[in-house]
Amino acid sequence: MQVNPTSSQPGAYTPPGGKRLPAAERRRQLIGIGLQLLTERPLGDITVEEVSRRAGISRGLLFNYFPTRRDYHLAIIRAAMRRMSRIAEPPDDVPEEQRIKVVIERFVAFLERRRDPYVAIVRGVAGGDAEVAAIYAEARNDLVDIVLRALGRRPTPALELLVAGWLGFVEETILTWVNKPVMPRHELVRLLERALLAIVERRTAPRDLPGSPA
Amino acid sequence: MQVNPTSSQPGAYTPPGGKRLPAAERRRQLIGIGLQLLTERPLGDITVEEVSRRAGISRGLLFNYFPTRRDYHLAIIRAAMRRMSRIAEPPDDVPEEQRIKVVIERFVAFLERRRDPYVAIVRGVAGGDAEVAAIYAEARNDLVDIVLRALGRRPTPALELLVAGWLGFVEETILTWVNKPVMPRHELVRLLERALLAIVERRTAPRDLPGSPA
DNA sequence: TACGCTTGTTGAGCAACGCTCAACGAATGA
DNA sequence: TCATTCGTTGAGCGTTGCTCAACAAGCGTA
Repeated sequence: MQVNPTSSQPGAYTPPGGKRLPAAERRRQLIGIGLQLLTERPLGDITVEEVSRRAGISRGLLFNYFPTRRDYHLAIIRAAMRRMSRIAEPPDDVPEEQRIKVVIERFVAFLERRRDPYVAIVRGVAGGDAEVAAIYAEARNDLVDIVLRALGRRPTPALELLVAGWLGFVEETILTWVNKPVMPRHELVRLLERALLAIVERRTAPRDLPGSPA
Repeated sequence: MQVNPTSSQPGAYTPPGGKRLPAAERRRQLIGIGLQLLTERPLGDITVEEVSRRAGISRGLLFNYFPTRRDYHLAIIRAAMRRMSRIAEPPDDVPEEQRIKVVIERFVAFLERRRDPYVAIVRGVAGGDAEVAAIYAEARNDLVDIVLRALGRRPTPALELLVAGWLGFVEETILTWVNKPVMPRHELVRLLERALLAIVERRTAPRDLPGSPA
């Protein structure tokens, strides 16, 4: 027999409103809490204790949904990356010649708003960890595809390499710029666009065939 | 010099009869072990237990040299970054017009050889960590200076932003290329050099962007 | 109401880790 | 020989990731 759960410890329990959730929902809740906490601190400082406290559950229950803390972190990263790709993708009704600019603008906006969690992921965990690196690589490939589609260029290995590199350029530039905005925003976007065009200039890559529909 | 072989090369197991070392030397030894371990795994997986075991000392002693584990990690990062800047800097006798190429070649070589530890540092330390970010920023500024000197350009805020961004481009490109070498090495170097010149071009006018808005 | 099955949930407890601290002992000088 | 310095030890504490046996809420069936 256990003691009355409502009066055992002061402040340890959150309202019992969230009792016994369906598995999928509990999972989503936990990932959501992780994403939110990620805006405040690096993944490494997100403890099982705090997450479970915020969710109003026991520490043990978290391990029912994620075998290890690492798995929980991976799930958070996946969610964050998926969110990023979704944001970067421009709507269908954007005219051909403006798509790339829209993609850049969205990416800048995303990094401006979610700078800390993004850095916490890309720079914070991505290294030395094979699985995280894989997740990051997948997200980057998505972005490369989005950019190439926006450019109306057919993907080739060399071109993909260049665009991936350009993404690194964009990331570094924006993060540096956020800390020290040496130029207005629209000019930064223009700079990034110019750099992309200069980098993927056709003379540096094999000519591709015309006629790829958008 | 010393009774102890003093691991002039990391990787050498210090004999269990580890003797009373001078403070500075012990410090260097511990950082050396950290650098060596960093080639095998991310910093987060380097435990005090293992480092002290390899050094042949007690766990407690490590905290005599580094107040916390984090401080120890920071010392490792600083050492690694210093090493990188030192490597990238070209010798004085390189002719003006080849300096930038040499810098790139050295950087490529460095990332090829030390890919894992580099990634483990730049991408792999506790993210969102202000001090780590500061160390990284400092190293990046060093590299920007080296590149600008090699280019013979005077530093301006905008130019520094561009070169910093180009470093991101280089990093991303090389790391992608290492995983999937879609072109020979010299071509990669050429590509990186071209990208740099295109990016810092004194007038980066968009050549023929259709309907590019101002 | 009673019974049983499924499954979300608990909480005590273990192991590993970072970290502290009082004390030890090798080197050194007087 | 004694005292001082300082590199070093090792027991031990608090926290944290993680396990596991048991509990209880929902639900069908009778």
